[in-house]
Amino acid sequence: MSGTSENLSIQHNDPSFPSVWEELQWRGLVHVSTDEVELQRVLSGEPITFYCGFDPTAPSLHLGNLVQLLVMRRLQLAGHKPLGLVGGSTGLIGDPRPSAERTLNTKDVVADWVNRLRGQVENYLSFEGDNAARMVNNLDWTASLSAIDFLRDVGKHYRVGTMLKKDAVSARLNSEAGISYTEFSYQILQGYDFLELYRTYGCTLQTGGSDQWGNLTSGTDLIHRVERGSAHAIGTPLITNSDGTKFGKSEGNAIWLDPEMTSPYAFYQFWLNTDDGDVIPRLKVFSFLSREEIERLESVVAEQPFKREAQRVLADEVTSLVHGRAATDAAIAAAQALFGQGDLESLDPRTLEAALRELPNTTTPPTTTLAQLLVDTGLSPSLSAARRSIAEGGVYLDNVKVQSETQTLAETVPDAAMAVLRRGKKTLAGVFIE
RNA sequence: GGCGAGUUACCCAAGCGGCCAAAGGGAUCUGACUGUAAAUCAGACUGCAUCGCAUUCGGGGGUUCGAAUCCCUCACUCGCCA
Repeated sequence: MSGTSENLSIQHNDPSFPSVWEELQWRGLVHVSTDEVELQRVLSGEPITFYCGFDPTAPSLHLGNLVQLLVMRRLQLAGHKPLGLVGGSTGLIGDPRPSAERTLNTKDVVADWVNRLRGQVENYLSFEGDNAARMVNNLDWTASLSAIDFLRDVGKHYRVGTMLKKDAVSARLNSEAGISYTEFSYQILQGYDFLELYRTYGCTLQTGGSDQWGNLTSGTDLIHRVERGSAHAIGTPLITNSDGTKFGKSEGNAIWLDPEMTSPYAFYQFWLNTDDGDVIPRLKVFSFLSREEIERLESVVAEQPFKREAQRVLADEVTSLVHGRAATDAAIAAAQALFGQGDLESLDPRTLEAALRELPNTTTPPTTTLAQLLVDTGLSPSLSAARRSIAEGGVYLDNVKVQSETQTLAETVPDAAMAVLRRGKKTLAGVFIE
């Protein structure tokens, strides 16, 4: 499992900010919100109960969810009481994506994913003390709700005109994809969650991504209408890369928090490769470093970008936050061994083997061709792609350029027990020869 | 329910009987340059393979020597009318 719990005790907000609200602002974590003045007042006062939901759309949370988890943790560190919600029911419906209708997953799959997500969320919050976090599942209060009750008690408070104006809905109505009644109804379900938590726990704040804004206000409006109560919402910005590409992807794959889906080594590398222009905003969002420390790193990026100090700190901070100190040290050691200045032969075999274990790796007989090896290690998606890469001169075995797609391991490294396979400058895999 | 438009490779989008494995852009990958950056330039980008072969343009069926392109049908989407 993750080693996150070891981090909880050392995390703290930056005391130089008058309140957590100012700190969230400075870190760029507030994109939209309900009444700012009121929110600032509420967050500076007595502890409030707040919630953030996670829908089971995959077996693991990803970096976008990590933003939410860290917002929750910062609010908790300021004394407020978190409710971690997993979407056992909303996950069965699916919120409208801008592009196209979701494919519904089976109830078994959703239930399994809900359990996995709950375990992950629990790693980032403290369940001890006066403001201990609590976990809830919206299936608990929707499973028994009949369609008739739902329409009478909840649906009656919603105007279709308002629902149609929500960005998520109107975007879909204006697209070729259209929208199903199922996804159209999603905002009502999420609004009802907030109402339920307001009634049961006195929850008065929901946080979430700004793409969820329509769903967040669905809840605050409902609470106001039904209970004549005051509730708030904070929408975090969508994290974007300065070059316009999508944040949180590596080679087209999402970066997951589950170490089985994205290895700590790959996770560390992802952060290490952050653009200069993005690294400071990332530190603000994803690390607990103080403003003073981040501003120091900012000047280092400006004056000595080649040192990549901010990237190293960022990679270290986030990897240890998610995977723990030991896994982070192993990832760093592997990177040093493989990207270090010394040649591979100077590494002692134990260090090399440990490094290769951190990479995608395979065990194979010496007669395997190098093209096949690219496929077996996952470095290339097909034999054709592997051949192409070799023809392009982009494949190396133990740092020696591979000349022919048909050469075998035995022909290339006759006496080796293991080898480093590389595609391009920094995509690596380990090969163990049996 | 009626009429019209549409469904092309990861995304957007051309093609409208052979020269189409399918223009162009984006994303992605490789190389040069670098700091395991960015920007820029060059190349690649369905699969298997020695010219070549196989499968692809929503699904199915047909016409034709030959179809992404024509016809029929089914599904889905959008728009207008009811």
